[in-house]
Amino acid sequence: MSAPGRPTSKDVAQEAGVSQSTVSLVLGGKWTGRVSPATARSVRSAAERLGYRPNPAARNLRLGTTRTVLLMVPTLTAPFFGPVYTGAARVAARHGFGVVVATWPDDMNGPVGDACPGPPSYTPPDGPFASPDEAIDGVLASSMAVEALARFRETPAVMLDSGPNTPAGLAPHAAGPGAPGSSGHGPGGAGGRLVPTVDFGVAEGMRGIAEHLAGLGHRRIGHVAAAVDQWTFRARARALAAAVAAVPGGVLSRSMCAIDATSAKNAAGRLLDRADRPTALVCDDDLIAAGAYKAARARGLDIPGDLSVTGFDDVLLATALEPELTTVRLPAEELGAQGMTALLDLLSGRRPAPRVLPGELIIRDSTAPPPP
Amino acid sequence: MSAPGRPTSKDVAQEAGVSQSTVSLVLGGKWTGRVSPATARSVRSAAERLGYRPNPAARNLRLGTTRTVLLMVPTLTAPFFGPVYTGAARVAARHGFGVVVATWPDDMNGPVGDACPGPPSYTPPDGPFASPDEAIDGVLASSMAVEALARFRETPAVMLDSGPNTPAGLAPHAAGPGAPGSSGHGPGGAGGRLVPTVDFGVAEGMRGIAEHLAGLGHRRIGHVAAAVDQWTFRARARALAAAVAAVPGGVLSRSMCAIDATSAKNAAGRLLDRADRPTALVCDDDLIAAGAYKAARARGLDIPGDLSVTGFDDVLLATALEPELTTVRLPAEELGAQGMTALLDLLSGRRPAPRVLPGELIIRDSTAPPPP
DNA sequence: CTGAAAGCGCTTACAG
DNA sequence: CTGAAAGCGCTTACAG
Repeated sequence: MSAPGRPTSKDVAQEAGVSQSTVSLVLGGKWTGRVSPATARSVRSAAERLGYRPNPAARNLRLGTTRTVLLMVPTLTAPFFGPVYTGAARVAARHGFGVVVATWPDDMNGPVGDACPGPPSYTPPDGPFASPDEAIDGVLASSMAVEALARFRETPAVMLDSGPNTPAGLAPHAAGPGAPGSSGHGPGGAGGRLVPTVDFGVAEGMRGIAEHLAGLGHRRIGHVAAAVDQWTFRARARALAAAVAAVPGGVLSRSMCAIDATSAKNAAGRLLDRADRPTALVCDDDLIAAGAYKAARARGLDIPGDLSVTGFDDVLLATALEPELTTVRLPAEELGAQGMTALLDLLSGRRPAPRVLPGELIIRDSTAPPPP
Repeated sequence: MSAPGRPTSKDVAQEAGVSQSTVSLVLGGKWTGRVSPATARSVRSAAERLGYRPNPAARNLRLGTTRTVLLMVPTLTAPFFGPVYTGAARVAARHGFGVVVATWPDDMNGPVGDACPGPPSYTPPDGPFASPDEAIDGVLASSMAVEALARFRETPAVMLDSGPNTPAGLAPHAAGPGAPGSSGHGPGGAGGRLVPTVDFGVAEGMRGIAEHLAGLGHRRIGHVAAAVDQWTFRARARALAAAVAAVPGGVLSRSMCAIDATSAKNAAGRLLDRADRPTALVCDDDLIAAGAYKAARARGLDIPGDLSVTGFDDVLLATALEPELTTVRLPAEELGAQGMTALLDLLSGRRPAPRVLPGELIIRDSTAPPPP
């Protein structure tokens, strides 16, 4: 038996009869031409025998890097973010990076700067700086405003599904009305620095839905819109309005709701109770579409015979509904993957170009020509 | 201007005209009685002025702790795991811990021990040990077998939704049939060490459903079961079988499926096409119940008039369906919170008792007396 | 081809 | 009440 704790590179060196430097070189994979193959072999076997794993804290300190990226999402409860994480983690792992996820603004306001409240079962040995949030090399921020990056002034960041960034130094909302059109383009500024973006082609997707409906013969369109302050929903509303305006005789009505079935049912109901009832309901989200289904059924309206309904996102729910939902598939996992790729590029000094991932119109059974 | 990089405690010390030790004491909150209030104040203001944030890698190295916990889940795509994370992260944050999530067995087989494949956009400076997986103080493993902990021999761990652990040294599946009944009880062993558990009262939940159905008058029950090798599904099947057997005249048929609407629709269809068609379908999962709805509708069967259907979990989908689904609510966020609490206890040397969180029967509109 | 040494930024005895 | 020093476990010039 040697030391009690977990073995260090020093232990491996001793076991192999070499110096710590040699161990580091060999295990770090930069030994070719500098260490003899025989020595390398013996180092490896010593490491294996001891079950050696390098201490990441020590490496991080030495290297000034943590090989960890923070993924910020508004919530993990929405089915959309699981795949985003999965895509990001997949490419991160390929490059030896880990992904930490945090929800914002929720738990980012956690322990930083506060005394630890309540009766702690484990008392932190440190006071105001307990948050581990800072131990990261980069951040991926999904579906939020640039403000979210305020606390990461120095940290390389990529914005996902957050729209084209506003000009340097401007608050993003202030620039809202005048912002460049529909599709997410161009790196912009968060407090003056450039932040690469990866977005969905939300506008094209919404236009696809509008054209599909118009092609079927619909003219009176109702928009059941999510009352959520995110770029993607603003873009959806804008694109739908533009697309309906382009249809001769096209008329758009709108009703807002929260993203849950009950709220959506009520909002859709308001539209359906109008004298000039729409023949098609375009919903901002698949779950909202489920609410629209309920509103329709409550009024004895058949889908798609009396009323066409569309969703957005194509989550599992879309095919669980009956009839199955016509919707736009958003490649969420791809968003995470491309975002991570962009961030890794940024980390190695490149300037990733902004990317837009097209959505795909998925026509199922919830859309048909309007009743005569 | 002083040094270029981010300020260190040494910089703060210099700025405040004190030593590094004093800075550490003050900022670490352990100065009372050891540093004069005036000095403490000046240290704090110097830190603020410089925008000082301690380097977590250095602290981790010094302390031998990372204040980071790994949450392992089978997938982030299922709607169940978002809340688990949220609950765990909430209590972690209160104690200055962060939560990293990893899916297993998927991305845990990542870069460890492999050369980095493909054309890396960022070449890791280190070879075989690139994985950050080890930089953790503890692990929370949800919905998986004890084997998942094999690579964390020394790391404190808590198993969530994974059932009562098997006796020390035994593979968990080997012990399956003879394992102690239905509800998740008792710390067990993973390769000889004790692992605390937090589970749902799945058996009680399933029994609640069976009794609800029996009370309505149902005798022929069909089980649309998830073909997924997880404790929770084995427990659901076992509990339902026992509960139906306890009903005079109770008869149980079963059909297996994957957890998706199409597979579930087919499995439910097989049950509905039998000569002795069940009058109620008990589904292992809300999404499976959605598939059962489709099978029923395809056969012109009204829910709940001709057929009662129940789900399990109570995810968003349950109220998006029509009729709204009778199901069992599982407190997923609470599972994460309690699991993290147990892990924190473990980390501070306590032995958390095993916990079982009761499910709640939610009666909605998908269940009614069987047709005459 | 190999080793001795410095140093990343902290925290914590220890001495005064 | 305050400071000088050691050391956590790595990696990387630098010397041989």
